[in-house]
Amino acid sequence: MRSLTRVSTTRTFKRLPREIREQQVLDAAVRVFSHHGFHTASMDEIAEVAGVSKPMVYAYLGTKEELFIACLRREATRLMEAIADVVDPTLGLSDQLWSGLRAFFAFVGAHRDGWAVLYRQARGQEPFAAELAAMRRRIVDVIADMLDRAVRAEGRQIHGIDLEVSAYALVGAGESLADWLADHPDADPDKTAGRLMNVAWLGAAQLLRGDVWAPGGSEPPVTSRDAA
Amino acid sequence: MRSLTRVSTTRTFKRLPREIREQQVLDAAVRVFSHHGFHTASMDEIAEVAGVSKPMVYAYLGTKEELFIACLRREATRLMEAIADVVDPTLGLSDQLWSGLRAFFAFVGAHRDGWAVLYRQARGQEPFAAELAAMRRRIVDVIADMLDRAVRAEGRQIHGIDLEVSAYALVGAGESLADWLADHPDADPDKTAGRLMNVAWLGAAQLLRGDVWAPGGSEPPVTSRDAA
DNA sequence: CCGTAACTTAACGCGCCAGTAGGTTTCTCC
DNA sequence: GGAGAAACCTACTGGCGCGTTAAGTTACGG
Repeated sequence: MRSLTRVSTTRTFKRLPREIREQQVLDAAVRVFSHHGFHTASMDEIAEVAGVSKPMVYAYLGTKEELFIACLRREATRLMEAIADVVDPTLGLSDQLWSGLRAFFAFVGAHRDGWAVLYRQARGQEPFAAELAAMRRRIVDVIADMLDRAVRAEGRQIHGIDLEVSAYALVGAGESLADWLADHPDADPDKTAGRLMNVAWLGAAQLLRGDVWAPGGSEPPVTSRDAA
Repeated sequence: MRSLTRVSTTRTFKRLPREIREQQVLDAAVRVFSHHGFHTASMDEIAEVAGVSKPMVYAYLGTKEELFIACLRREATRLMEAIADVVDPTLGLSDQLWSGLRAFFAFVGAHRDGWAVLYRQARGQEPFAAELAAMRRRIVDVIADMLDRAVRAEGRQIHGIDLEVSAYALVGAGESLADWLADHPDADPDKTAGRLMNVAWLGAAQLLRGDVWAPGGSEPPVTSRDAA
Protein backbone atom coordinates (compact mmCIF):
# COMPACT_ATOMS: atom_id res chain seq x y z
CA MET A 1 0.00 0.00 0.00
CA ARG A 2 1.91 2.96 -1.17
CA SER A 3 1.25 6.02 0.76
CA LEU A 4 1.83 9.16 -1.17
CA THR A 5 4.52 10.71 0.85
CA ARG A 6 5.69 13.98 -0.50
CA VAL A 7 8.57 12.90 -2.66
CA SER A 8 10.10 15.91 -4.20
CA THR A 9 9.51 18.65 -1.75
CA THR A 10 12.28 21.13 -1.81
CA ARG A 11 11.23 22.24 1.64
CA THR A 12 13.92 21.34 4.07
CA PHE A 13 13.33 20.86 7.78
CA LYS A 14 15.59 22.56 10.21
CA ARG A 15 16.64 20.34 13.03
CA LEU A 16 16.61 22.26 16.22
CA PRO A 17 17.55 21.42 19.78
CA ARG A 18 14.76 20.40 22.00
CA GLU A 19 14.70 23.55 24.09
CA ILE A 20 14.04 25.79 21.14
CA ARG A 21 11.34 23.52 19.79
CA GLU A 22 9.67 23.48 23.15
CA GLN A 23 9.54 27.25 23.21
CA GLN A 24 8.10 27.34 19.71
CA VAL A 25 5.41 24.89 20.69
CA LEU A 26 4.65 26.86 23.82
CA ASP A 27 4.37 30.03 21.76
CA ALA A 28 1.93 28.37 19.44
CA ALA A 29 -0.01 26.82 22.29
CA VAL A 30 -0.41 30.15 24.05
CA ARG A 31 -1.71 31.72 20.89
CA VAL A 32 -4.15 28.96 20.08
CA PHE A 33 -5.36 28.54 23.65
CA SER A 34 -5.92 32.23 24.01
CA HIS A 35 -7.94 32.42 20.83
CA HIS A 36 -10.01 29.27 21.12
CA GLY A 37 -10.01 28.35 24.77
CA PHE A 38 -8.67 25.16 26.26
CA HIS A 39 -11.28 22.68 25.13
CA THR A 40 -12.00 24.13 21.73
CA ALA A 41 -8.34 24.30 20.84
CA SER A 42 -7.05 21.24 19.03
CA MET A 43 -3.65 19.72 19.37
CA ASP A 44 -3.46 19.43 15.60
CA GLU A 45 -3.81 23.16 15.23
CA ILE A 46 -1.20 23.86 17.86
CA ALA A 47 1.23 21.56 16.12
CA GLU A 48 0.49 23.21 12.81
CA VAL A 49 0.93 26.72 14.16
CA ALA A 50 4.16 25.67 15.81
CA GLY A 51 5.38 24.34 12.49
CA VAL A 52 5.91 20.94 14.01
CA SER A 53 4.21 17.58 13.75
CA LYS A 54 1.83 16.37 16.38
CA PRO A 55 3.97 13.50 17.70
CA MET A 56 6.66 16.06 18.48
CA VAL A 57 4.29 18.02 20.62
CA TYR A 58 3.43 14.94 22.60
CA ALA A 59 7.05 13.86 22.85
CA TYR A 60 8.16 17.20 24.24
CA LEU A 61 5.26 18.62 26.17
CA GLY A 62 3.05 15.66 26.97
CA THR A 63 -0.73 15.67 26.97
CA LYS A 64 -2.96 18.61 26.26
CA GLU A 65 -3.44 19.28 29.92
CA GLU A 66 0.27 19.17 30.66
CA LEU A 67 0.89 21.45 27.72
CA PHE A 68 -1.56 23.96 29.06
CA ILE A 69 0.01 23.87 32.47
CA ALA A 70 3.39 24.46 30.88
CA CYS A 71 1.92 27.54 29.19
CA LEU A 72 0.48 28.71 32.47
CA ARG A 73 3.74 28.36 34.30
CA ARG A 74 5.84 30.02 31.65
CA GLU A 75 3.59 33.05 31.34
CA ALA A 76 3.16 33.42 35.05
CA THR A 77 6.89 33.18 35.63
CA ARG A 78 7.61 35.76 32.98
CA LEU A 79 5.06 38.09 34.50
CA MET A 80 6.39 37.70 38.02
CA GLU A 81 9.97 38.21 36.89
CA ALA A 82 9.09 41.28 34.87
CA ILE A 83 7.68 42.81 38.03
CA ALA A 84 10.34 41.58 40.42
CA ASP A 85 13.08 42.92 38.19
CA VAL A 86 11.72 46.41 38.56
CA VAL A 87 10.47 46.76 42.09
CA ASP A 88 13.03 48.17 44.48
CA PRO A 89 12.24 47.07 48.04
CA THR A 90 14.20 49.94 49.53
CA LEU A 91 11.75 52.43 48.10
CA GLY A 92 8.58 53.64 49.76
CA LEU A 93 5.30 51.82 49.46
CA SER A 94 3.76 54.03 46.82
CA ASP A 95 6.85 53.94 44.67
CA GLN A 96 7.06 50.19 44.87
CA LEU A 97 3.44 49.97 43.90
CA TRP A 98 3.86 52.39 41.09
CA SER A 99 6.84 50.67 39.53
CA GLY A 100 5.21 47.29 40.00
CA LEU A 101 2.05 48.43 38.31
CA ARG A 102 3.96 49.93 35.44
CA ALA A 103 5.79 46.67 34.87
CA PHE A 104 2.60 44.72 35.19
CA PHE A 105 0.66 46.71 32.62
CA ALA A 106 3.65 46.88 30.32
CA PHE A 107 3.84 43.11 30.38
CA VAL A 108 0.16 42.65 29.71
CA GLY A 109 0.28 45.17 26.90
CA ALA A 110 3.12 43.25 25.31
CA HIS A 111 1.79 39.76 25.96
CA ARG A 112 -1.91 39.96 25.46
CA ASP A 113 -2.18 36.31 24.47
CA GLY A 114 -0.34 35.19 27.53
CA TRP A 115 -2.59 37.27 29.69
CA ALA A 116 -5.67 35.83 28.04
CA VAL A 117 -4.45 32.35 28.81
CA LEU A 118 -3.65 33.17 32.40
CA TYR A 119 -6.63 35.23 33.19
CA ARG A 120 -9.54 34.30 31.00
CA GLN A 121 -8.88 30.63 30.41
CA ALA A 122 -7.26 29.23 33.51
CA ARG A 123 -9.63 30.99 35.83
CA GLY A 124 -12.63 28.94 34.79
CA GLN A 125 -11.22 25.51 33.91
CA GLU A 126 -11.08 23.63 37.13
CA PRO A 127 -7.83 21.73 37.01
CA PHE A 128 -6.01 25.01 36.44
CA ALA A 129 -8.07 27.39 38.47
CA ALA A 130 -6.60 26.10 41.68
CA GLU A 131 -3.06 26.60 40.50
CA LEU A 132 -3.85 30.07 39.30
CA ALA A 133 -5.55 30.92 42.56
CA ALA A 134 -2.44 29.90 44.44
CA MET A 135 -0.33 32.25 42.33
CA ARG A 136 -2.69 35.12 42.94
CA ARG A 137 -2.67 34.32 46.61
CA ARG A 138 1.06 34.83 46.68
CA ILE A 139 0.71 38.20 45.04
CA VAL A 140 -2.04 39.23 47.40
CA ASP A 141 0.15 38.27 50.32
CA VAL A 142 2.98 40.39 49.01
CA ILE A 143 0.71 43.40 48.65
CA ALA A 144 -0.87 42.83 52.02
CA ASP A 145 2.60 42.67 53.53
CA MET A 146 3.57 45.94 51.92
CA LEU A 147 0.45 47.56 53.29
CA ASP A 148 1.08 46.09 56.69
CA ARG A 149 4.62 47.41 56.88
CA ALA A 150 3.48 50.83 55.74
CA VAL A 151 0.76 50.94 58.35
CA ARG A 152 3.07 49.84 61.13
CA ALA A 153 5.58 52.44 60.02
CA GLU A 154 2.92 54.98 60.90
CA GLY A 155 2.57 53.43 64.29
CA ARG A 156 -0.82 51.99 63.62
CA GLN A 157 -2.27 48.62 62.80
CA ILE A 158 -4.94 47.05 60.63
CA HIS A 159 -6.54 43.72 61.21
CA GLY A 160 -5.16 40.93 59.05
CA ILE A 161 -8.28 40.10 57.15
CA ASP A 162 -8.94 43.74 56.36
CA LEU A 163 -5.48 43.97 54.91
CA GLU A 164 -5.99 40.83 52.91
CA VAL A 165 -9.29 41.97 51.49
CA SER A 166 -7.91 45.37 50.64
CA ALA A 167 -5.01 43.76 48.86
CA TYR A 168 -7.43 41.50 47.07
CA ALA A 169 -9.44 44.45 45.89
CA LEU A 170 -6.32 46.14 44.57
CA VAL A 171 -5.22 43.02 42.75
CA GLY A 172 -8.69 42.59 41.34
CA ALA A 173 -8.80 46.13 40.08
CA GLY A 174 -5.43 45.56 38.49
CA GLU A 175 -6.51 42.38 36.78
CA SER A 176 -9.63 44.02 35.54
CA LEU A 177 -7.79 46.96 34.07
CA ALA A 178 -5.30 44.57 32.52
CA ASP A 179 -8.22 42.87 30.90
CA TRP A 180 -9.44 46.22 29.66
CA LEU A 181 -5.99 46.95 28.34
CA ALA A 182 -5.85 43.65 26.49
CA ASP A 183 -9.01 44.67 24.66
CA HIS A 184 -7.80 48.16 23.81
CA PRO A 185 -4.67 47.82 21.73
CA ASP A 186 -4.24 51.54 21.38
CA ALA A 187 -4.31 52.24 25.09
CA ASP A 188 -1.10 53.20 26.80
CA PRO A 189 -0.01 50.77 29.53
CA ASP A 190 1.72 53.50 31.50
CA LYS A 191 -1.33 55.69 31.49
CA THR A 192 -3.42 52.77 32.61
CA ALA A 193 -1.07 52.16 35.50
CA GLY A 194 -1.33 55.81 36.45
CA ARG A 195 -5.08 55.71 36.42
CA LEU A 196 -5.13 52.73 38.70
CA MET A 197 -2.78 54.49 41.06
CA ASN A 198 -5.18 57.37 41.13
CA VAL A 199 -8.16 55.30 42.04
CA ALA A 200 -6.55 52.81 44.32
CA TRP A 201 -3.67 54.48 45.97
CA LEU A 202 -5.44 57.61 47.03
CA GLY A 203 -7.92 55.36 48.75
CA ALA A 204 -5.22 53.24 50.28
CA ALA A 205 -3.42 56.32 51.53
CA GLN A 206 -6.52 57.29 53.42
CA LEU A 207 -6.69 53.87 54.92
CA LEU A 208 -3.11 54.10 56.04
CA ARG A 209 -3.89 57.34 57.77
CA GLY A 210 -6.64 55.64 59.66
CA ASP A 211 -9.51 57.26 57.85
CA VAL A 212 -12.46 54.96 57.50
CA TRP A 213 -15.57 55.32 55.51
CA ALA A 214 -18.69 54.82 57.57
CA PRO A 215 -22.11 53.95 56.22
CA GLY A 216 -24.09 55.74 58.90
CA GLY A 217 -24.83 59.22 57.64
CA SER A 218 -25.83 60.12 54.14
CA GLU A 219 -23.06 62.67 53.98
CA PRO A 220 -20.23 62.49 51.54
CA PRO A 221 -17.68 60.16 53.06
CA VAL A 222 -14.87 62.55 52.56
CA THR A 223 -12.24 62.32 55.19
CA SER A 224 -10.46 65.48 56.09
CA ARG A 225 -13.15 67.68 54.67
CA ASP A 226 -14.94 70.30 56.68
CA ALA A 227 -17.47 68.11 58.35
CA ALA A 228 -21.14 68.64 57.71
CA MET B 1 -37.79 -5.01 17.52
CA ARG B 2 -38.75 -4.96 21.10
CA SER B 3 -37.25 -2.31 23.17
CA LEU B 4 -37.21 -3.13 26.82
CA THR B 5 -39.12 -0.28 28.20
CA ARG B 6 -39.56 -0.48 31.90
CA VAL B 7 -42.88 -2.22 32.19
CA SER B 8 -43.70 -2.80 35.77
CA THR B 9 -41.86 -0.14 37.62
CA THR B 10 -43.86 0.97 40.55
CA ARG B 11 -41.96 4.20 40.45
CA THR B 12 -44.26 6.89 39.20
CA PHE B 13 -42.96 10.14 37.75
CA LYS B 14 -44.43 13.38 38.84
CA ARG B 15 -45.61 15.32 35.88
CA LEU B 16 -44.97 18.97 36.26
CA PRO B 17 -45.81 21.95 34.10
CA ARG B 18 -43.17 23.11 31.75
CA GLU B 19 -42.29 26.29 33.58
CA ILE B 20 -41.37 24.50 36.75
CA ARG B 21 -39.31 21.92 34.94
CA GLU B 22 -37.48 24.62 33.11
CA GLN B 23 -36.48 26.23 36.35
CA GLN B 24 -35.36 22.91 37.76
CA VAL B 25 -33.25 22.27 34.71
CA LEU B 26 -31.77 25.75 34.92
CA ASP B 27 -30.97 25.21 38.57
CA ALA B 28 -29.21 21.98 37.74
CA ALA B 29 -27.42 23.51 34.79
CA VAL B 30 -26.11 26.39 36.85
CA ARG B 31 -24.79 23.99 39.43
CA VAL B 32 -23.15 21.67 36.96
CA PHE B 33 -21.73 24.44 34.80
CA SER B 34 -20.30 26.20 37.78
CA HIS B 35 -18.58 23.08 39.03
CA HIS B 36 -17.28 21.63 35.78
CA GLY B 37 -17.16 24.48 33.32
CA PHE B 38 -19.05 24.71 30.08
CA HIS B 39 -17.24 22.15 27.98
CA THR B 40 -16.51 19.63 30.67
CA ALA B 41 -20.08 19.62 31.84
CA SER B 42 -22.22 16.98 30.19
CA MET B 43 -25.84 17.28 29.27
CA ASP B 44 -26.41 13.83 30.74
CA GLU B 45 -25.27 15.01 34.12
CA ILE B 46 -27.37 18.12 33.97
CA ALA B 47 -30.40 16.03 33.10
CA GLU B 48 -29.65 13.63 35.91
CA VAL B 49 -29.14 16.36 38.48
CA ALA B 50 -32.36 17.97 37.34
CA GLY B 51 -34.12 14.63 37.79
CA VAL B 52 -35.24 14.63 34.20
CA SER B 53 -34.33 12.78 31.03
CA LYS B 54 -32.09 14.31 28.47
CA PRO B 55 -34.66 14.79 25.70
CA MET B 56 -36.63 16.92 28.12
CA VAL B 57 -33.69 19.23 28.52
CA TYR B 58 -33.41 19.59 24.77
CA ALA B 59 -37.13 20.00 24.30
CA TYR B 60 -37.35 22.79 26.84
CA LEU B 61 -34.04 24.61 26.75
CA GLY B 62 -32.52 23.71 23.40
CA THR B 63 -28.88 22.95 22.73
CA LYS B 64 -26.10 23.08 25.26
CA GLU B 65 -25.11 26.54 24.14
CA GLU B 66 -28.65 27.84 24.36
CA LEU B 67 -28.99 26.28 27.77
CA PHE B 68 -25.89 28.05 28.98
CA ILE B 69 -27.11 31.34 27.61
CA ALA B 70 -30.39 30.83 29.41
CA CYS B 71 -28.43 30.33 32.62
CA LEU B 72 -26.42 33.44 31.94
CA ARG B 73 -29.45 35.57 31.33
CA ARG B 74 -31.38 34.32 34.31
CA GLU B 75 -28.52 34.87 36.73
CA ALA B 76 -27.61 38.23 35.28
CA THR B 77 -31.19 39.40 35.40
CA ARG B 78 -31.58 38.30 38.98
CA LEU B 79 -28.41 40.10 39.92
CA MET B 80 -29.35 43.33 38.19
CA GLU B 81 -32.80 43.30 39.70
CA ALA B 82 -31.47 42.63 43.17
CA ILE B 83 -29.38 45.75 42.84
CA ALA B 84 -31.92 47.91 41.06
CA ASP B 85 -34.53 47.11 43.71
CA VAL B 86 -32.35 48.62 46.36
CA VAL B 87 -30.60 51.60 44.85
CA ASP B 88 -32.43 54.88 45.35
CA PRO B 89 -31.44 57.35 42.64
CA THR B 90 -32.47 60.33 44.75
CA LEU B 91 -29.74 59.58 47.24
CA GLY B 92 -26.19 60.85 47.09
CA LEU B 93 -23.45 59.10 45.19
CA SER B 94 -21.84 57.34 48.10
CA ASP B 95 -25.14 56.06 49.42
CA GLN B 96 -26.15 54.73 46.05
CA LEU B 97 -22.83 53.01 45.79
CA TRP B 98 -23.06 51.63 49.27
CA SER B 99 -26.52 50.19 48.91
CA GLY B 100 -25.68 48.84 45.49
CA LEU B 101 -22.58 47.13 46.77
CA ARG B 102 -24.45 45.64 49.70
CA ALA B 103 -27.04 44.18 47.39
CA PHE B 104 -24.38 42.95 45.05
CA PHE B 105 -22.37 41.10 47.66
CA ALA B 106 -25.49 39.78 49.30
CA PHE B 107 -26.54 38.30 46.00
CA VAL B 108 -23.19 36.73 45.34
CA GLY B 109 -23.07 35.34 48.85
CA ALA B 110 -26.44 33.72 48.31
CA HIS B 111 -25.88 32.55 44.73
CA ARG B 112 -22.29 31.44 44.55
CA ASP B 113 -22.97 28.99 41.75
CA GLY B 114 -24.68 31.60 39.68
CA TRP B 115 -21.79 33.93 40.19
CA ALA B 116 -19.32 31.27 39.17
CA VAL B 117 -21.22 30.75 35.95
CA LEU B 118 -21.38 34.42 35.19
CA TYR B 119 -17.91 35.36 36.19
CA ARG B 120 -15.58 32.44 35.92
CA GLN B 121 -17.15 30.55 33.05
CA ALA B 122 -18.69 33.04 30.68
CA ARG B 123 -15.70 35.31 30.82
CA GLY B 124 -13.42 32.85 29.07
CA GLN B 125 -15.68 30.95 26.66
CA GLU B 126 -15.83 33.00 23.57
CA PRO B 127 -19.41 32.86 22.42
CA PHE B 128 -20.51 34.13 25.82
CA ALA B 129 -17.68 36.44 26.70
CA ALA B 130 -18.99 39.07 24.32
CA GLU B 131 -22.45 39.01 25.83
CA LEU B 132 -21.03 39.21 29.32
CA ALA B 133 -18.73 42.04 28.32
CA ALA B 134 -21.71 43.99 27.05
CA MET B 135 -23.45 43.58 30.39
CA ARG B 136 -20.42 44.76 32.27
CA ARG B 137 -20.10 47.65 29.89
CA ARG B 138 -23.57 48.81 30.88
CA ILE B 139 -22.67 48.66 34.54
CA VAL B 140 -19.43 50.52 33.96
CA ASP B 141 -21.33 53.21 32.11
CA VAL B 142 -23.75 53.59 34.98
CA ILE B 143 -20.92 53.98 37.46
CA ALA B 144 -19.03 56.35 35.21
CA ASP B 145 -22.19 58.40 34.89
CA MET B 146 -22.60 58.56 38.63
CA LEU B 147 -19.02 59.71 38.99
CA ASP B 148 -19.46 62.23 36.26
CA ARG B 149 -22.53 63.79 37.83
CA ALA B 150 -20.82 63.93 41.20
CA VAL B 151 -17.78 65.62 39.71
CA ARG B 152 -19.83 68.15 37.80
CA ALA B 153 -21.80 68.86 40.96
CA GLU B 154 -18.52 70.05 42.41
CA GLY B 155 -18.04 72.32 39.46
CA ARG B 156 -15.20 70.31 38.00
CA GLN B 157 -14.72 67.88 35.18
CA ILE B 158 -12.84 64.69 34.41
CA HIS B 159 -11.99 63.46 30.98
CA GLY B 160 -14.30 60.74 29.70
CA ILE B 161 -11.78 58.00 29.37
CA ASP B 162 -10.42 58.62 32.83
CA LEU B 163 -13.89 58.27 34.20
CA GLU B 164 -14.42 55.10 32.26
CA VAL B 165 -11.20 53.52 33.42
CA SER B 166 -11.85 54.52 37.01
CA ALA B 167 -15.28 52.98 36.83
CA TYR B 168 -13.75 49.91 35.28
CA ALA B 169 -11.29 49.60 38.13
CA LEU B 170 -14.08 49.88 40.68
CA VAL B 171 -16.15 47.26 38.92
CA GLY B 172 -13.12 45.01 38.66
CA ALA B 173 -12.37 45.35 42.33
CA GLY B 174 -15.98 44.50 43.06
CA GLU B 175 -15.94 41.44 40.88
CA SER B 176 -12.73 40.30 42.41
CA LEU B 177 -13.99 40.64 45.94
CA ALA B 178 -17.15 38.84 44.92
CA ASP B 179 -14.94 36.06 43.71
CA TRP B 180 -13.15 36.08 47.01
CA LEU B 181 -16.46 35.97 48.80
CA ALA B 182 -17.61 33.00 46.74
CA ASP B 183 -14.57 31.10 47.97
CA HIS B 184 -15.02 32.08 51.61
CA PRO B 185 -18.38 30.79 52.75
CA ASP B 186 -17.95 32.12 56.24
CA ALA B 187 -17.25 35.66 55.17
CA ASP B 188 -19.91 38.27 55.74
CA PRO B 189 -21.18 39.92 52.54
CA ASP B 190 -21.95 43.18 54.29
CA LYS B 191 -18.51 43.41 55.76
CA THR B 192 -17.02 42.73 52.38
CA ALA B 193 -19.05 45.53 50.89
CA GLY B 194 -17.83 47.83 53.63
CA ARG B 195 -14.23 46.93 52.99
CA LEU B 196 -14.58 47.69 49.31
CA MET B 197 -16.13 51.03 50.16
CA ASN B 198 -13.12 51.75 52.28
CA VAL B 199 -10.60 51.00 49.61
CA ALA B 200 -12.44 52.32 46.61
CA TRP B 201 -14.61 55.12 47.74
CA LEU B 202 -12.08 56.95 49.81
CA GLY B 203 -9.92 56.98 46.73
CA ALA B 204 -12.78 58.06 44.54
CA ALA B 205 -13.61 60.86 46.93
CA GLN B 206 -10.10 62.19 46.51
CA LEU B 207 -10.49 62.04 42.79
CA LEU B 208 -13.73 63.95 42.97
CA ARG B 209 -11.96 66.64 44.91
CA GLY B 210 -9.39 66.92 42.19
CA ASP B 211 -6.54 65.31 44.07
CA VAL B 212 -4.22 63.42 41.80
CA TRP B 213 -1.55 61.00 42.71
CA ALA B 214 1.85 61.79 41.23
CA PRO B 215 4.87 59.54 41.13
CA GLY B 216 7.81 60.49 43.23
CA GLY B 217 10.27 62.12 40.87
CA SER B 218 8.99 61.78 37.36
CA GLU B 219 6.13 63.06 35.33
CA PRO B 220 2.57 63.07 36.62
CA PRO B 221 0.54 60.16 35.29
CA VAL B 222 -2.87 61.32 34.29
CA THR B 223 -5.98 63.35 34.59
CA SER B 224 -5.98 67.07 34.93
CA ARG B 225 -3.25 68.22 32.66
CA ASP B 226 -3.67 71.80 33.76
CA ALA B 227 -0.09 72.00 34.95
CA ALA B 228 1.95 70.28 32.27
C1' DC C 1 29.07 8.05 2.85
C1' DC C 2 27.04 5.43 6.44
C1' DG C 3 24.48 5.15 10.66
C1' DT C 4 21.63 7.25 13.81
C1' DA C 5 18.64 10.41 15.76
C1' DA C 6 15.66 14.06 14.78
C1' DC C 7 11.79 14.60 12.28
C1' DT C 8 7.94 13.63 9.17
C1' DT C 9 3.12 11.87 7.09
C1' DA C 10 -0.79 9.12 7.65
C1' DA C 11 -3.32 6.42 9.54
C1' DC C 12 -6.50 4.39 13.47
C1' DG C 13 -8.78 3.09 17.93
C1' DC C 14 -11.39 4.50 21.31
C1' DG C 15 -14.17 7.02 24.51
C1' DC C 16 -17.10 10.53 25.16
C1' DC C 17 -21.00 13.35 24.36
C1' DA C 18 -24.36 16.32 21.81
C1' DG C 19 -28.38 15.46 19.79
C1' DT C 20 -32.48 12.27 17.89
C1' DA C 21 -36.03 8.68 17.04
C1' DG C 22 -39.86 6.73 18.58
C1' DG C 23 -42.65 4.82 22.08
C1' DT C 24 -45.37 5.14 26.63
C1' DT C 25 -47.89 7.22 30.31
C1' DT C 26 -50.75 10.71 32.41
C1' DC C 27 -53.71 14.94 32.11
C1' DT C 28 -57.63 17.67 30.23
C1' DC C 29 -61.71 18.69 28.41
C1' DC C 30 -65.74 17.81 25.99
C1' DG D 1 -65.11 7.62 28.28
C1' DG D 2 -62.41 8.63 24.60
C1' DA D 3 -59.46 11.64 21.83
C1' DG D 4 -55.74 14.51 21.57
C1' DA D 5 -52.19 16.84 23.66
C1' DA D 6 -48.56 17.24 26.74
C1' DA D 7 -45.17 15.23 29.82
C1' DC D 8 -41.80 11.89 29.94
C1' DC D 9 -38.95 7.82 29.02
C1' DT D 10 -35.07 4.35 26.98
C1' DA D 11 -31.90 3.67 23.76
C1' DC D 12 -29.38 4.59 20.08
C1' DT D 13 -25.96 7.14 16.65
C1' DG D 14 -22.75 9.97 14.50
C1' DG D 15 -18.79 12.59 14.83
C1' DC D 16 -15.02 14.66 16.74
C1' DG D 17 -10.54 14.88 18.76
C1' DC D 18 -7.04 12.99 21.95
C1' DG D 19 -3.41 10.11 22.10
C1' DT D 20 -0.57 6.59 19.67
C1' DT D 21 1.69 3.87 16.33
C1' DA D 22 3.91 2.42 12.06
C1' DA D 23 6.83 3.39 8.46
C1' DG D 24 9.16 6.40 5.81
C1' DT D 25 12.52 10.64 5.10
C1' DT D 26 16.02 14.20 5.92
C1' DA D 27 19.90 16.11 8.25
C1' DC D 28 24.08 15.79 10.88
C1' DG D 29 28.33 13.66 13.13
C1' DG D 30 32.14 11.02 12.33
